[in-house]
Amino acid sequence: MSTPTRRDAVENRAGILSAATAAIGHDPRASIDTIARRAGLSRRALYGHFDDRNAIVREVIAAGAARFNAIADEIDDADSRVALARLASELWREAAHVQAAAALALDDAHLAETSAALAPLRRRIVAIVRRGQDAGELRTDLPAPTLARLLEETGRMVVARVDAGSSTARSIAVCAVLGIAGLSWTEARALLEQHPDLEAQ
Amino acid sequence: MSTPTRRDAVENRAGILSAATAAIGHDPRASIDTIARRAGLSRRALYGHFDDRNAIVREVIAAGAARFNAIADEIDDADSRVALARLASELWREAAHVQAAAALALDDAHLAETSAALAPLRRRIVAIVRRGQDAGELRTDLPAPTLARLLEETGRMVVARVDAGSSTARSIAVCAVLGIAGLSWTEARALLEQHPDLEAQ
DNA sequence: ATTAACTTGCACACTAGCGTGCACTTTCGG
DNA sequence: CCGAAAGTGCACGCTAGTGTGCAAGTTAAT
Repeated sequence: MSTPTRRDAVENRAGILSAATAAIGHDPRASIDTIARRAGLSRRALYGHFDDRNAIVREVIAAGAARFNAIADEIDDADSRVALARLASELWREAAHVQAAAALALDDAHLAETSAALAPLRRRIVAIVRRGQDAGELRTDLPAPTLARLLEETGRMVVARVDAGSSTARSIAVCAVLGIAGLSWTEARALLEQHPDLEAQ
Repeated sequence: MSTPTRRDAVENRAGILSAATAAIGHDPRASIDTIARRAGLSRRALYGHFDDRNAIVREVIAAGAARFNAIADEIDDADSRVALARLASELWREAAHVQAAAALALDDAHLAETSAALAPLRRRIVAIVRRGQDAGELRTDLPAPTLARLLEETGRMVVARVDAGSSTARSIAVCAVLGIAGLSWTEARALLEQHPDLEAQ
């Protein structure tokens, strides 16, 4: 299990993970064979890179979590509404990983693992919500953990169920999050106009 | 296959469908055995009532669709915001069927069938949205079909992912729908106060 | 009480997926 | 060019689930 020396092996390993991310995003129970074919390899070859189907899933989760948590760390807007909007917008850039994580989070078998890996992101959302409620920027009719959960599920829902190819998809995601957070649609639009970077590609 | 004469057979058939609705709501791929045990019968007995696992699923879908479409027919509020809120609130009463339908709608294998069965409900939502946008009651930054879809997915998300046992769950569902529809949280609260029946048990 | 309807338990064949062993071929790196 | 690393294809045993046949038991309706 020492560091692989051959270039093609390294590329193939990455290809498997990329294929797995895509396949799992489409169906959390995607078979080894499906993943292998998508990566242009035989089913048998995957067992040279990973012990197990679970090992692949674990790496997919870890890769996604690393990206998400990095994004969450970058957010530093003073206004919680802008922070939430930026979070949604930035996560959109990682759509493939978000879809995989979202699909896995709905799958009982890997629920524990995904929720552990996404804990930092969740903590961040709760913190933003708390701050926003205290500042009167977000709705206060729901307790912070409930609202945070609802926002997370909303993001998951939009990513999983709205055509990611659509040019307005990102804007829909941001608007949905802001709507759940308590803003009226005109307030949400005004916020987007003040921060054009949120809708930028 | 003539009309069954025995009382227990009729009861058992209903019990199977009820068990299937619950089991499928929890996991759309619930096995025949899981459903049978939940209904207090042996796996073998189910094949006396239904040809097939698909036959069970089809009946679950049909039963849910019948209830949903009946509810959609009853809604006649002039204000589209109230109509949407009432729709969410009424559907909550059929939580078990909604959960099953929501789970099946996420399952590729039965997607076509569920979407066909829910077509009347969907048409109704689109009609309400169109009317609401024309009247300036709902957001106009999204095309009616997109907003209708988003509202439907929001309802699905809340039913599937929020603890249905919670006493405030119904109110959360209604608020989420209104938030996506474009209302601010204070507007949504005001609407709920004017129509206390929307939150009633 | 009798009978037909219903249920049960078991065995069976079938499918899909997983993980492994092994012989063989391809291909990268020195 | 050579050798080791990587990939292929196939067979195998395993699990979990489906749908069927059949003999035997149980129970509702007349």
